Formats: sequence, C-alpha cells, structure tokens
Amino acid sequence: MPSSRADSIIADLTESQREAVTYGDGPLLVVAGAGSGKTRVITRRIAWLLEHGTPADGVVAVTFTNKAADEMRRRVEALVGTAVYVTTFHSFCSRLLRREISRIGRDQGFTIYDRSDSLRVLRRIIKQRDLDPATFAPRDIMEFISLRKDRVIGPAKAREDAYGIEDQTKADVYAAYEQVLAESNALDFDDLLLKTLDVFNRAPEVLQYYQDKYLQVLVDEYQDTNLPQHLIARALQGRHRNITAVGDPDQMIYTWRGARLENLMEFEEDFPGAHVVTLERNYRSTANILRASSTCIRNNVFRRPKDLWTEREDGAQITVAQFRDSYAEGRWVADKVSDLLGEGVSPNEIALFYRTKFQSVPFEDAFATLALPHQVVDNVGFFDRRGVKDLRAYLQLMVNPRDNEACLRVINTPARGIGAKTVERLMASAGERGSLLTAVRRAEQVEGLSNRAKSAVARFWALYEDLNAIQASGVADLIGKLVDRTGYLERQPAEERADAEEVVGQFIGYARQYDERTPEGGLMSFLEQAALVSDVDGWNAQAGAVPFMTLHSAKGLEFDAVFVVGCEDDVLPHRRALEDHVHDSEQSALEEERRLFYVGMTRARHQLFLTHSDRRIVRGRDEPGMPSRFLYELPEEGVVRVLGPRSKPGAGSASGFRQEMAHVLKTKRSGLQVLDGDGTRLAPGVRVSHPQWGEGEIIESTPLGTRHSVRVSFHDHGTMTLLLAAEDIDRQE
DNA sequence: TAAACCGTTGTTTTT
DNA sequence: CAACGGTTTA
Repeated sequence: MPSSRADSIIADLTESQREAVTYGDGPLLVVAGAGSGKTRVITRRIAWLLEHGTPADGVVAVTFTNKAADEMRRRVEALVGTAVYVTTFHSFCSRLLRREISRIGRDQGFTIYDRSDSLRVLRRIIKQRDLDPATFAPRDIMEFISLRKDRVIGPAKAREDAYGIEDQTKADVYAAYEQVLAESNALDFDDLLLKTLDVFNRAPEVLQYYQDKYLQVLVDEYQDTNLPQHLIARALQGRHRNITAVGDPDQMIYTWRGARLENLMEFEEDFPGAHVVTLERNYRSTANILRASSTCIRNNVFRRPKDLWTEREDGAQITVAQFRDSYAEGRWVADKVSDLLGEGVSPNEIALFYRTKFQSVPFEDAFATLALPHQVVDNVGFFDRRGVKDLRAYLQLMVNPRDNEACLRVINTPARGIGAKTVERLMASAGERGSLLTAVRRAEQVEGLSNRAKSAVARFWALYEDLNAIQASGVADLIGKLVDRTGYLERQPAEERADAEEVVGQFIGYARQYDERTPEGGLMSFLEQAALVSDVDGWNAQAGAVPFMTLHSAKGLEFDAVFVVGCEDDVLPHRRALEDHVHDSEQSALEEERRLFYVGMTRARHQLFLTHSDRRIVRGRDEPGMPSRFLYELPEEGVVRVLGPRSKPGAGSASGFRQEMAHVLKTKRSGLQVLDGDGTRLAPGVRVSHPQWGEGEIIESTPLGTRHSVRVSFHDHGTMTLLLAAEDIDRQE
C-alpha cells in the first residue's frame, strides 16, 4: 500500500539507494562508501518501514554516538512525523539492564565505571597484592582485561588461556577486578554489553520479549562494532531476521577497541541469505578530493577493492602546506579560516581535525589571536575534570550506597580529617561482604580507630544522611545544595578555588540543561547520561564556531572546508599506534592509521587543507618532525604544495600574515588589571593596565567559550590581542 | 592528618 | 610540562 508519502520517501534516491531503502524482509548489508548517502539511506529506510506497516515502537536503530542518534531521530521525525528509538549500543544496554539485570543476580541501581574508575580499582588491587608496578602497570592490565572483554572472554577462560606466569597473574587480577566491581554493584563500559548478553543467555524469555518487540533492527557504522555488539545485534534479529547493517570497511578505525572487520566482511555467513547492496557513487566531495583520498586508501593491502566515483567537477585544488613549527601552522590555518569566513563560508561549515587532542593548543591560540570563533570538541575531558568527578561521586553514592569507589573518592573530599589509615581500617572492617559506607555507619564498632577518627567518620555519615534528605526541584538544584552542604568550594585550596568554581558552575549548567530536556529524568538517568557521553555529543553544530576535533570524532560528519593538521610521521600515522600489539602486524596497524587519514579527507565537500610542521612541541620538548608518509601517497593531479614562511615570527610578514603581531598570554596570571567599573568587565572603552606594557584601553572584546579574546590598545606598545580567562583579571579592590 | 615538596613518569584514538 | 606518587615536615 504505497502511499504518496511513501513515494516521496524514495523519489529523490538513486537506483541502488532505492534498492537498499525498499528491500523487504531478511538481513540486509549496505556497504556504503564515504559520501555515498549512507545516513540518508538508513533514515529513509526507517521511514519506508514505518510507512509500510512497521509500528514505530517496533524499530530500534543503533548509531555510534548519542549525537548521531539524536540527529537520526530528528531526520526520521521530519520525514514521517514519528519518533523512533535511535540509540547507541551502550545506552541501549544500560537501559535494558536497568529493567532486566536482576535476572543475573545484580541490582538495577548499578554504577557505570569509566576508564579512570576502573584504573583506580586496578591500582588498589595491584597495591594490595604487592605486584611489581613495572610489569603490572594498571594501564597494561586494563588493556589485558579490556581486550578479553571485547572478545567475550571471562576471567576463568583468561586464566586457562594464559601462557606464562605474567598472563596468569593478570588473569588473577582480572578475576579480582570483577569481584570488586560486583561488590560495588558497578559495571564498566564493556560490562554493559557483556551483561546484556548474559541476560539474553540466562533468561531466554527476556531475549524473546525484545525479539518480539523489535521487528526491525538497524545498525550504523557496522565496521566498527566489536564481538559483543555483533552478538547483541544478532541475538535481537532473532526469528524475524530483519536486520540492516550499514558500514564501510575503509572507515574502520577502532580496532584498538575491539572492532572486528569480520562482522561486516563475513556478514553473509553470519546472516545466511543476506542481501548486499553496495553504494559507490560519491555525492559529497569534489573530484579532486575524491581522487586524492581514493589514491591514498588504495595503498591498503588488506582491503576489498572498491571504486568510488563522482560526476562532480574537479573543484579547488587540495593544499598541502609545510611550516617551520606548529605555531606558524596555526597562524596560517587561522588566516585561511579568516579568509574563508570573509568569503561568506559559515564557521559551522569549516572543521579542523588532528590525530591527538593535545595538538589543539597552537590552533586555539592562533584562532583566539584573530578572534575567530572556534570550539574544541572535548566533552569527555570535561566530565573527567576533578570537580565534576567529585560531585558525580557524591551523587553516585546517593544512588548506589555500595559504590566503594565513589565512597573512597568523597570520604575525605574536601578534607575532613579522615586520613589514609582510617580509610584502610574502615575498608578492613567492611571486609569481603559489607560496603565501605556500612563501615562508615558503624564507625563506633570499628577496631583501631582513635576517638578523633571516629568522630570525623561520624560527621561524614551525618553529612551523607543529610544529603540523602535533600529536597530538590531537579538535578541542578540538587547539585547546588550538595555543593553548599559539603562545603565543597569553601574548603578548596585558595589557588584552585576559581578553577573549581568554574567547573562546578559548568556542571550545574549541564544539569540544568538536562532538567529542562528531561523533566521526569531523575538522578540515575542523569548519571547514566553523564557516564555515556562522547566527545562529539558536546558539539553544537549550529554554534557558529569552527569545531576542533580528533579524527576519530570526525567520523560520520561532513564540512565544506576541512583542515587536517599535524600530518607528520609519528603523529599521523601515530608512533604508538604502529607499536600497538592489538594489531596482528605493523602493516595492519599502519593501514588503520591510513583509514583514519582517509576518514579525515573524505569529510570535506569542497576544500581540503593538509598541513604539517618541521618542529613541534612534545611534552615541553621541541622535536623535529617529518612529513607524513601518507602525504607522499597523494596524486600530483589536483594537489598543490606550498611552503609556509621560513622567517622568524615578527621579522617581516611575507605571505599574507597579519601585520599586527598579537601576543597570546598563558591563561594563568596574565597580570592584567582592569581599572574601570567593577574591575571585571572587559567591554570596549574600559581602561586596563599590564605589568609589561603599561596602560591601555580595550578596543574590542569577543567571548570565546570560557575565555575572552580582547584587543587592547596600549599607549606605548600599540595594539595587542590578549586571550583572557576570568581568573586572569586581577580584580581591583 | 594534611600540606608542601620533590622526583619520576608518561601521552593515541573512546563507548 | 603536567600529573601523579611517594616522601618529609608542621
């Protein structure tokens, strides 16, 4: 019964896109090259299914990030006016486990441990067992465990498979780690997937319920799914066998996290009778960009050959530019972006990608200097900051009193006289079964505690009860009251106070957004969301700012103009990546790095810039760098190579650099004093004083995230552009 | 107990 | 150059 709306869903699709969208029952694999309309196919297919009788709540679509899920939900809703369940594997599992985890003898109030929580647990176990920290570094053991969890190998099997005493010991630590997490009623990221599989295995009726519920299962980015995710997808498609997997082998970039290309390459064996549709026409990029990226990726040997084609024009040439150092690189990129903005390109349509996060710094400085709007996409970094982690731990402990990790974190934060020895005795008293918090409650009976310690612990217990009694109108309100009652800010050391205030303020702001979006949400789901955020989730695509992000975060996005910076050997490809033993050979590790480069290039619609420097600062050291070997793999045609200025900064500004030299100050202790008004306002006309440059007047002030880019005309030293954060300004008394 | 000090160590990517 | 761990000191 194709309605006219159903017709319009496929009206503007090509033959092969239409084939994928309208395919009937049974497993379907869509191998979709970069820019071939993958997202379009998946959203249209959902719309098509809904128009052809599938009820809205019979669909589950899985994407890679929450951001992508929101976007897809929005698009489907725009097409057919119905909301469907679009989620990530981890959110899906977490939500499922909140309902079903009792089936495997666990409690639904579980805490989700992130990597740093897991590392703390491991550190404790390692110390407890007196293991040599050189052979048994927490990171190494974490890797050992995670590698096994990605392959659905439990501690017992790990122990069996262990070859040599070292792996045996690691397997023992793995077993202990599992026990500690169970005692704390905590799950790590991998557990979310594994426990879901456990539930499916141990309670077939639960699996059957979900199989009956989800008549259509769609999974995006299938090339980056790991074994547990593959098994979950396969379990869900159960009897109806309606699964749609979409992916591109050339964009597999998560081997180190357990991604298995086999999930995609052997799809037809895992899902017998599967239909395969291949999309090879690229609609996104100019012919130059497509040619360059295809030429490069063709160097991968472990690859099923695929030839993307386009009917587009050659377009602008790709620029490969070389610089003296990363600061020159930053200035040039900022200058180019400034030109693009001048030509009317929206800042939302320009992006900057790098291999590693720390590479953002010189670019942030350069952009700030020219007052160019930009946003460093690093959500996870925010949730990892100390203040946020502390407050989250308090909240977590309220939801899950057994969470020993959270308890350990907050019991003496801020300092309240409960030292390491006291904590140790409490832990000993809690023993195998009871939680640390139980020991806190019964501090009176704990042996070996001084009266002073006992009363300090009793005060902490009173505080905990007090926190639990808080009546709050929402999560933001709750956090606010929590900060008050714990004295979190007041007891912060003076120099960290401003920093902590800012972090707390931002966290409350985040919670307020949550309260507004999900008024019925509740604390547990807030914490869950906070635990499962990804970097790109925090990026506002409409913010009018150029996003800076890692190549990994860039997957699935597209922009008019793209800058891939730091294209140097040891960075891209990354040295550590080539040493990684997750890969079975250095060759395959190199190929993954090449795919990463490929992902970056293929994000660009019209303009692509690839930059590299001869020197860069690594760990405070100035180190030489060679052009990335990938740059030599680009074709001659459609690529122009330019050399940045060789001269020292400031000494002549040959090729279009801004004449006015700007000084970017370190964010701390700039020593700038505001002489007018309340001493904090950074508006034009306000007089300021600087220890080095004397007095001046603000000409222009542009907010840049948490900072301000401020142009100041100094009476004796001309115009400077300063990058200022609130704590940089010495308030006048 | 906690603050202050000092030396070592490490940095890839992230749900 | 940070961040963290371990030590010493008040």
